[in-house]
Amino acid sequence: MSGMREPTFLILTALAAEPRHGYGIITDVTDLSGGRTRLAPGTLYSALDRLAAEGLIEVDREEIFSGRMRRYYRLSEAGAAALRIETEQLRARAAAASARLASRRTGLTRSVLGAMQ
Amino acid sequence: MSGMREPTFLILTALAAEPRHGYGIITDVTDLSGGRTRLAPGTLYSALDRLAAEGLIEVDREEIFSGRMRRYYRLSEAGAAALRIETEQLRARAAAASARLASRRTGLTRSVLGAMQ
DNA sequence: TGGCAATATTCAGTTGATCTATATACCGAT
DNA sequence: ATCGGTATATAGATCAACTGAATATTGCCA
Repeated sequence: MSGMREPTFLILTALAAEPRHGYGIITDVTDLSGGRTRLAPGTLYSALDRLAAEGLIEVDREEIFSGRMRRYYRLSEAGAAALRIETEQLRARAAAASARLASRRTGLTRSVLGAMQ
Repeated sequence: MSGMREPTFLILTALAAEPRHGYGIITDVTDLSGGRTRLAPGTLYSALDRLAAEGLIEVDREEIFSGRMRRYYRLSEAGAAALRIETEQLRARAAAASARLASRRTGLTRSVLGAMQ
């Protein structure tokens, strides 16, 4: 029940605005993450199967483009809902961590200020 | 090399402000996550070993409290740095997903508006 | 002609989380 | 006095997801 992993999250994000095919997702994720995360093909295609089985994504259409098949996936309504929830949780987690890190700094500041009196 | 998982992130967050012992981390993580995530003991103690081995946390001290040992851990400087970086990435990911989800809504809005003309 | 980008598939290996069980000590309530 | 719950740590078996590498095909460009 606990949070999805980064690649999964990025795959859903890549599909959020419009349908894409596998390779398109790979390149989009690279962009999305500012080049930090690149999706290995093994990760992608097994994740696509899994997410489709869970109903978070659906096959949109299949095309033959210059002799190669392209299978487009789209985010389902359930997928969009899951992504929204997960996004909120990321935000909450980031906020919690920031607050704690800040109070850590405050701790330091206090002892410095204390020493200065 | 890719992002840490949620339990790991929450453990580091729990240690960010002040040292805590294992059980204290479990209860703090429950709070931190608004009760959504609860750390199983197996998850915690293996994560503590791993994080200590990676140098992200350190043993702070050991106490005997009413006959039971308590081992306190603290976040190392490296751990704080890792947590800051990871926090920034969570924020970035959340922002990217929000933007995509919004443009999805825009897409819908556009076609509705289009149909209305 | 040779190599690379685009594209999809599969599989073996690794990692980290989960669940379950075990153990001990104290405390409050029967 | 005893039973159950809370506090606390540890270990092992298992599972889910990610990783990396190998395989295959087509078209384009040097």
